Amino acid sequence: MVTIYDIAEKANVSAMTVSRVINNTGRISDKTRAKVKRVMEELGYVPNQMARSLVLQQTNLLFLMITDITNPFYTTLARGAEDAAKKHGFRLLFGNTDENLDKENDYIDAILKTRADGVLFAPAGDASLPHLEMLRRHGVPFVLLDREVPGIESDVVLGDSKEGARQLVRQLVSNGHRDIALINGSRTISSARDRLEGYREALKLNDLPYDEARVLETSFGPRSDLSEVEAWLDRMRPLPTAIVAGNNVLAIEVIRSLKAKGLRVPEDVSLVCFDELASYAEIDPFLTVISQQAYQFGHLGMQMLLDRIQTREEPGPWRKVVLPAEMIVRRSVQPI
Amino acid sequence: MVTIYDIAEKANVSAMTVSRVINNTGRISDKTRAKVKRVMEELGYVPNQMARSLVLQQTNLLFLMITDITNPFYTTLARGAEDAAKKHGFRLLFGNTDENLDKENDYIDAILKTRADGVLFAPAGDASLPHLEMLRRHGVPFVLLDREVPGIESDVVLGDSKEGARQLVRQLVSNGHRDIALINGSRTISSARDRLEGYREALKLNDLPYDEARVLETSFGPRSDLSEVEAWLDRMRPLPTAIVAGNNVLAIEVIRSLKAKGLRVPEDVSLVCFDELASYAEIDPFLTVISQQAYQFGHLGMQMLLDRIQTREEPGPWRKVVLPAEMIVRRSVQPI
DNA sequence: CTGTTAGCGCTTTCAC
DNA sequence: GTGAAAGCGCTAACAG
Repeated sequence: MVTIYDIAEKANVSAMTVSRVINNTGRISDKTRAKVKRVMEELGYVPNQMARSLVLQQTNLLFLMITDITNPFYTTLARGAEDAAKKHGFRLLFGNTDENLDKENDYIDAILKTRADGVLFAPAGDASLPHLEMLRRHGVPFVLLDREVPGIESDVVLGDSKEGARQLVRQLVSNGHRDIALINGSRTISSARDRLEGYREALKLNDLPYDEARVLETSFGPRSDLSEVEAWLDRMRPLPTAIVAGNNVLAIEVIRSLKAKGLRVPEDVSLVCFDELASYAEIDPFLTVISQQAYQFGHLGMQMLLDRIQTREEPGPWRKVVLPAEMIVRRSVQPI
Repeated sequence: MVTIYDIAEKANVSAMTVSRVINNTGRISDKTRAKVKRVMEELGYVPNQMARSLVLQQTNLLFLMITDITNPFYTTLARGAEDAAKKHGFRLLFGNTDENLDKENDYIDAILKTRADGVLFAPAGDASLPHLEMLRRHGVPFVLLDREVPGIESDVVLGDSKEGARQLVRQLVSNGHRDIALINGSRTISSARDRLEGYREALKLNDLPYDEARVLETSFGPRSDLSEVEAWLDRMRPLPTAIVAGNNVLAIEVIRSLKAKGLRVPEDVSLVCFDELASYAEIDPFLTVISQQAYQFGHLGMQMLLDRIQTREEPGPWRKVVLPAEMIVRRSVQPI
C-alpha cells in the first residue's frame, strides 16, 4: 500500500509536508506542492481513512437505520438522507432492521464499534429505548425518524400521524361511509398509536362507534403469510364498507387478501392508507393516501444530525419537527 | 473513550491480556479472564474498530453498489447480500448510483479511502470499466452483479437475459401477437444488450420483422418526465399489440404513459417485463414477468466475494454464474 | 499464562 | 516553509 512516507521519500520532503498538501493546511511553496502532487499521481496514492479517523477521532461515517428496506417510504427517505450526507462530505452506512429488535441491537453494536459520528434512526418501537440510551451514554448523536420513543429526549422528525388519520376518516365519511375499519401497526410504535388515536377521534367527531373488533393491530412490515389479515376480514360481519391502512405495506396486503376472496377495491371495499407506493400508486387501484414527504424526512433529519454534530460543544435544545400530512385523493374510495 | 489500557489498569493486567480476552486468543486463566470481563462490563468498553482495522489491515467492511435503491429488484438483492455478509461477520455499506457514472466514481473513491475488503458491484454500464480497473489496481476484490463489463475479467452473477427475452416474446406470440415492441435500457449495459438480442432472435424464429422504430432505448432508471415514453408510443402507428419492457421500472412507466392516453393493459396493449414488482405485482394489472431471483443475486454474489477474499493467496479461476430465467404468467397478456 | 516492544498510517505540536 | 517526535487504540511477535 502506498503511504505518505512513500510519497515523502520520492518527493524528497517529509511526511508532514505531504500531509499538509493533502489537507491543504499550513503554508507550502507552490513548487513543493506541485512536486508532491505529481508523485501522488504517479504512485496512485489514496489516503487511508482509518488512519485519519484514528488520530482525528472522527470517522466521517454516519449511520441510517431503517425498518424496511423494501418499503418505498424508507428508500425514498434514504435517498434524501444520502444526498444531504454527501453534500457535507460524510459517508452513509445503511442498516435494515426489519422491525426486529435483535437486528437493531446488532447494528447498535456495529455502530459503537465503528465509532460512527452520528445516527439517523427509525426505531423499531418503544422497546428501542435501551438502544438509544446506549448511544446517548457513548456520546453518539442521533436523530429519530418517523417514530418517537417515550423515555428519552432527542431531535426527531415526525409526520402528523394523528391529523393524517383524521383526514383519511373524514374523507371516507364525506363519501358516505359509516362502517370504517382500521388495520394498523403495533401500538408499541408511536406513529401507530397516533394513527389509532386520530382514527378514534375522527370516529367520535362523526358520532360513529369505536369497535375493537374492527381494528387489527399487526406489524407494519411485510408478512409472508396473509392468513392473519384474511382471518380478520373473515371475522368482520358484515364487512366494513371502508378500511384505513396504517401504512402502504398494510394497504397492499389488504388488497391482496380481499382479492383472494374475490373482492375488489373500491367496488366492494374502499381503502385509504398512509404513505405513497412510489410509481405503483398510479396503477390500479389508484390509492387515496396520506402522502408523507419521505425524501424530506431523510434530508431534513440528516441536516439536523449534521447540525448536532457540528455544534457538539454548545448543544441547542432538542428539536421536534412535524411534517404536515397531505392527502392525495385518487379513486380507491367508492361513494355510497 | 474507554480503551484497553483503562481496562488493563483497573484489572491489574497488561493491555495485551485484555486484547487476548477480547479476541479469545492465546491461553488465559479463567480467573483473569473473568476479572477482565467484569471490568469491561463496568466501564462499558467497546472495541475501536478503526484501531483494529489499522493494525490488521482489514476493515471487515464490504460495499454493495446498486444503481437504483427504489427498485425492488435491487432492494431484494441488497437484503440477500446483507444476510450473507452478516452471517460471516462482515458489515455492509450501500451505495446508490442512480445509473450515474459520476456518482459511481465518487463511491469508488470512498471505497478506496475506506479500504473496504471487497465490493459487490452492479455497474452503471460498460463505461464503468475504469472504475473496475481502479479497484483491480488497488487489489480490491469485486464481484459483478447483473451486468458484465467488456474489457475486464472477474467473478460475475448474471440473469439469463437472452433466454428471458426469448421466453417473453414466445409467450406473446403464442397468444397471437405479431406486432411486438420493445422498451429497453441503454445498450451500454450488457443485460440490455442481451435482452435486445434475445428479442431479435425470437422475432426471427417466428418470422417476424425487426423494426427499429418499435424499439425504444432509454434509461433503466425511473424518470421524472414520461414525455420520452409517450412520444415513442405516439410515433408508433399503429400501436403495437404488445410491448416487452426491459425491466420493471420501464413496465410501470409504460403503464402510466398508456393510462395518460386512456389506454389500458391488457385490454388495449399487452405488456410483459423483466423483474418482479414485489407485492405490487399481484395488484392490477398483474404483470406477466421474467422473475429474476433477486435475493439469490445478492446472496450468491456475496458468497463468491467472501470466498474470493478468504482465498486471496491462492485465487481460483473467475467464476461466471448465470441464474436461470423463470417466467411467471399472470394476466397482462390478452390473447388475440 | 502474561508482559514488553514495535508499528499500522496519519496528524498535532513544537521547533527551526 | 518545513521537519522531528509523539501518539491515536490496537495487535503480532517475541520474551519470560
